[in-house]
Amino acid sequence: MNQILVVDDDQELRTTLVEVLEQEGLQAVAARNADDALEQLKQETYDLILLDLVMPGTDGMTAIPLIRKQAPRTRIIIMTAYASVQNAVQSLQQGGDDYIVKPFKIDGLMLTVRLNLQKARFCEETEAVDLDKIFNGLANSLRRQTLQLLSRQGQMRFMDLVRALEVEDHTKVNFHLKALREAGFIDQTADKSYHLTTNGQRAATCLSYICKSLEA
Amino acid sequence: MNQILVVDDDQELRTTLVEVLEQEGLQAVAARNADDALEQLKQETYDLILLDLVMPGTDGMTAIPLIRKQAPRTRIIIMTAYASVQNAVQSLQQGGDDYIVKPFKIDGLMLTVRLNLQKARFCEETEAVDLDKIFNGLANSLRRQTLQLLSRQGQMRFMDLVRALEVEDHTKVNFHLKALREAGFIDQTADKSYHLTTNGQRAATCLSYICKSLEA
DNA sequence: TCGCCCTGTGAAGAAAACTTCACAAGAGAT
DNA sequence: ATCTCTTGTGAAGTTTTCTTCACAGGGCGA
Repeated sequence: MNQILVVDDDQELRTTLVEVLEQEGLQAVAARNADDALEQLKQETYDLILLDLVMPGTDGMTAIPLIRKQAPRTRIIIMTAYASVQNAVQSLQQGGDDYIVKPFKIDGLMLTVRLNLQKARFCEETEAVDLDKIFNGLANSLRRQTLQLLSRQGQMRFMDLVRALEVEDHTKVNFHLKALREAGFIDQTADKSYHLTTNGQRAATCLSYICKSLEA
Repeated sequence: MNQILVVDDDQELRTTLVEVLEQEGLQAVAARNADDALEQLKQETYDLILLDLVMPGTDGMTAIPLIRKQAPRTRIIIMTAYASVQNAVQSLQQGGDDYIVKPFKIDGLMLTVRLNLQKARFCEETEAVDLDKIFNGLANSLRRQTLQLLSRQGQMRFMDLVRALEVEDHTKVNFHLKALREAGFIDQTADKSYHLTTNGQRAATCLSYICKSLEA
């Protein structure tokens, strides 16, 4: 069951959000400011946080790194008012995962929430993979790009991959694809298209997580 | 300089969008349908595409995978006239990066555009520089153990470290400590004790996060 | 059929990473 | 002063990883 924490100083919006989320079958809890939220994070782990940027006391922007430290795996969605490009950009740099512009429609909110929960899900599905394999897979820039491309595209044929990576010598790509296949990160379909395996998806997610944490 | 491609069958909106984007200091080019867009993608690489979902001829939804194939790194923002979740979800699944609901305000558009350009830029930078360092630091088992030890202990002297790692040859440890220091992960105090730097702490956090997600 | 692109293999060489060894300056104890 | 432990350096050698090259079968359009 997905636990969601709503952080907003507006009593009415807070209540509405919790109701809406619960109607959608999600468990939601509210906090009225950042400090309360941090307190609640100590008691309970959440899958996702809806965080207002503008609040009295500790504001959302300041809270992001603190939340990240306390709950590195929780996805943070920033709720920001129109017309503040800087704020939104900055909040993502601070470690936010996504944003939604206020005022928003329920549909738009749920879309964002569901997408982010989906992205977070990888944390739970697991089977032991040894670290050497993971890091060997991720140690090389070309392999990282490959994982990201495949993660994004779903599947790609060999030559498309070569061109996307902008590598002149296709055998070089072949070498790394072999390495990735041996690491169990990628596989081929009947028509020879490459795609990520479950472990590959996991590695790709690790990668994007690390990217994000460097952003902070 | 950021290159943007606007794809919309509405002549007026197309022109307006290009003007607005150029006023904001971005380079924008327009295409009046998906096939033209694909043609232009062959000539030039774009950082971002604003794509209308409903168009005569090849529609936006169909175009997404084709664009992705041609320009895998370009960010695709869907403009959808129907605020329907289905369309948006489906377009994201097809490989879109973000969406915006028509009619939209200039502010909202620019927010979305800027955020997506930011994300794209960030991906490139990180891929180029930081990640090689990070993974070089984490690629080796001895170095990982060192990071974990220092993370737990705060600081340790050289020989204590050697013994904790159960390595016979102290120069071997020395080699890896040097690598970690060059990666900017560790540093020494005046009394020669080793400790993590900020980046080192970050790397250690990444590491423990990954471990955790693999165990679960 | 011919030529061309796709997909791939294997070997050889180059580069990077890692280990081992030989040695040494300083600090402290005896 | 001598001994030992700590904390290194640098060179040489080994192993692993990466790149490059030469080649080859299959498919497909002209």
